[in-house]
Amino acid sequence: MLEERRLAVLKAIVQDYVATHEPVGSKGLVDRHQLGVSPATIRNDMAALEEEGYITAPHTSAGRVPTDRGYRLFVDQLSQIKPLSSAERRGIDRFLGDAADLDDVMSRTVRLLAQLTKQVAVVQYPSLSRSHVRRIEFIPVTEHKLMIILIVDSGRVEQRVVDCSVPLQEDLLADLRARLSVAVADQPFSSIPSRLEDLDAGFDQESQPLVRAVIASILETVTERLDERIVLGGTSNLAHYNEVFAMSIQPVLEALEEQVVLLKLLGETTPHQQVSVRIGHENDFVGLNSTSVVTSQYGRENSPVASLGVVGPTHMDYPGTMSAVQAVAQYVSRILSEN
Amino acid sequence: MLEERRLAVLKAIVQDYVATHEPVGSKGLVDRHQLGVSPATIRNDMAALEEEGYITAPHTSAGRVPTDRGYRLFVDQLSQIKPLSSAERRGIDRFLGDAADLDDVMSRTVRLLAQLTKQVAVVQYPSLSRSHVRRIEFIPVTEHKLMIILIVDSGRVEQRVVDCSVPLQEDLLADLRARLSVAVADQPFSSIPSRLEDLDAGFDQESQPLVRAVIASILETVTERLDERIVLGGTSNLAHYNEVFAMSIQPVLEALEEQVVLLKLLGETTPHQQVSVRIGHENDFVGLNSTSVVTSQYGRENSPVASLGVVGPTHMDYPGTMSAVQAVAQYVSRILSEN
DNA sequence: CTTGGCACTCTGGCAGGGTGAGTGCTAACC
DNA sequence: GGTTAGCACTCACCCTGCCAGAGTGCCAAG
Repeated sequence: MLEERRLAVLKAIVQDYVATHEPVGSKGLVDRHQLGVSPATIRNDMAALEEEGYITAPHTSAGRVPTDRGYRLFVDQLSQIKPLSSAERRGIDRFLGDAADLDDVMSRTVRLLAQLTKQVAVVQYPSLSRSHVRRIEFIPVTEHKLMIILIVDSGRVEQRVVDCSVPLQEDLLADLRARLSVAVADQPFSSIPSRLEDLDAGFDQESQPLVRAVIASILETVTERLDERIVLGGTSNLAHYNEVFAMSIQPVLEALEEQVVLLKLLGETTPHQQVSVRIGHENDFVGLNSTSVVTSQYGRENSPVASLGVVGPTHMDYPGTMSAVQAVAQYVSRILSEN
Repeated sequence: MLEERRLAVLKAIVQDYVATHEPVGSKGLVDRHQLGVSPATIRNDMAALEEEGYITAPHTSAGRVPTDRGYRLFVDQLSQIKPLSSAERRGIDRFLGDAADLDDVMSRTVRLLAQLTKQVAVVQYPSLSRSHVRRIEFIPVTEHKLMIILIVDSGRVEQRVVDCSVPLQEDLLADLRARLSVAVADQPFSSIPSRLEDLDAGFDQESQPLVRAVIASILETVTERLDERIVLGGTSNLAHYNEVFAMSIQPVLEALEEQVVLLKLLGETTPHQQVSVRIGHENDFVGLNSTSVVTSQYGRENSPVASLGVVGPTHMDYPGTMSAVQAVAQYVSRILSEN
């Protein structure tokens, strides 16, 4: 009974603070919520909650504000993802439905997510490391230059030009391509290095330079240049907070410019959860200490290919944001699997 | 004499204001510059300059601030592009020198430009509409799906999957490819529609569906989906101004998110000038009314392929910014022409 | 045309007092 | 024991008045 009401108070505080962005006091709480007790009682509960570190007071005579820990408890136990309205679902459907190719899907997704959540949206392209090679093709560009094209199941197409020291020979290339195809087709990227290991042994001495150059180039593409593409959207939503709230957006913008940081952000999504939330200081990166990151993986069931999510202030509408992220992830998954 | 000193005063005002970001008064001016006259004289000149609309006073008892018109005069007549130091040139060289492919060049360029100018950098990928097709290739994906690959002279590779209603026939495709190659190789994108016009006439009746589907897809790629890619960098530099200056960055961020606006921005670069500057209200887009845009085209002499530039506050260091933009454009041109 | 002098204006910072929201504590109540 | 009312207390905030400083415009003399 006691414990239960305290949680209700915390929940009410989070909700009110998210709605108003102002410290919430005991009187206002009993006015706006049916708590059935007097402000004085609430004050006792609030003191206890503060003691336990769930809320804090900016100064002596102000109301209380949830701490990161308070938000964490709220997200874990006090809220549930609120389902989208059917109108919203239809809207998503219409928005993402007639995307032409992968680029189109990605750019639409990021805009949609930003618009839905009024926050900064981050969408990662299907990760090569979690994709499978579908085909491999060669296109001779000049006498010494060969373009290697990898077609990936997620719809991505990677191309690379390799500069061979020896002239290209058409029949040799055809042979090489055939053997490469057998070796890598429908295999995950991560297994490619081991599969290419002994491939050059099957070719005669004079073919070696060309074969080796091609294999080296593929290996490089597969290992070093696994450039994970990321698209951003809705950064102008940041400015909104800047004005109202006393939070500097510079470190956030800096963080968002760093591919590495973004990748880490998206990469830490815990796979067994539907939607992952990292709140304030739970983010390793200092610049994001006053923001929360809500992410979800997309792709096939049990084998996600990448992540997407949003970055917003810690005082965000968690249920709404989480449901939006989850829904968009599901839609993207479905669209990609249809191709 | 009179006119001459007035211009010197304007120049000094612009320089001081750019350096300090504070309204500049008559006393400070004579202190910091060798003008050889007394503050009172300067005041007369300032009154005249204000009358003519080159400077303005934020309030009765503050110094003067240059207007857009003042900056315009400064840029056009009172300043010259200051050459980069050899150290800077070497730095650029090292930074851009070992870029692997086009994506790499573009992302390095945008970072470099942002770092050099401490402003927001905008770099446009080589525009397809101003590029030439180098090769065209087909890759059958499934029985009905064909991937069309256009290799462009600027290094871009465009791919597109076309879904044909009829099964693909290898020999027909080879024939089609050969004829397409003849028709479009080394031709500018803009001329492609007319060159493809009558191509289908050369095929017999039963080949028509496939041929038409492929041609339609290429036409669509060439006309509608001329998606000009643009990369942004250094947006966190915006936050810097926000704090010091009373200028909201929201509209700027919004503008930067709109591909259309950015393209317009870069597209308006006047070709006969080396570097183009648009100051404050000279920008059509309202959100950018308190920013200046410095752009330059890059590509081969007399046939630019795209533009790059920076967006910053009107009170920027014009000579420095212009020289940086010019230098980077030249380097990018050189690197691209080397491939 | 230039200059020194002077009155004037306006901003920004600082101090002081009043207000209101909100708290913590204590003692009474169920 | 939990709950409540009452009360004193503490700040942040706002408004006010005040002062200093910077800068201007104008005028009369050089």
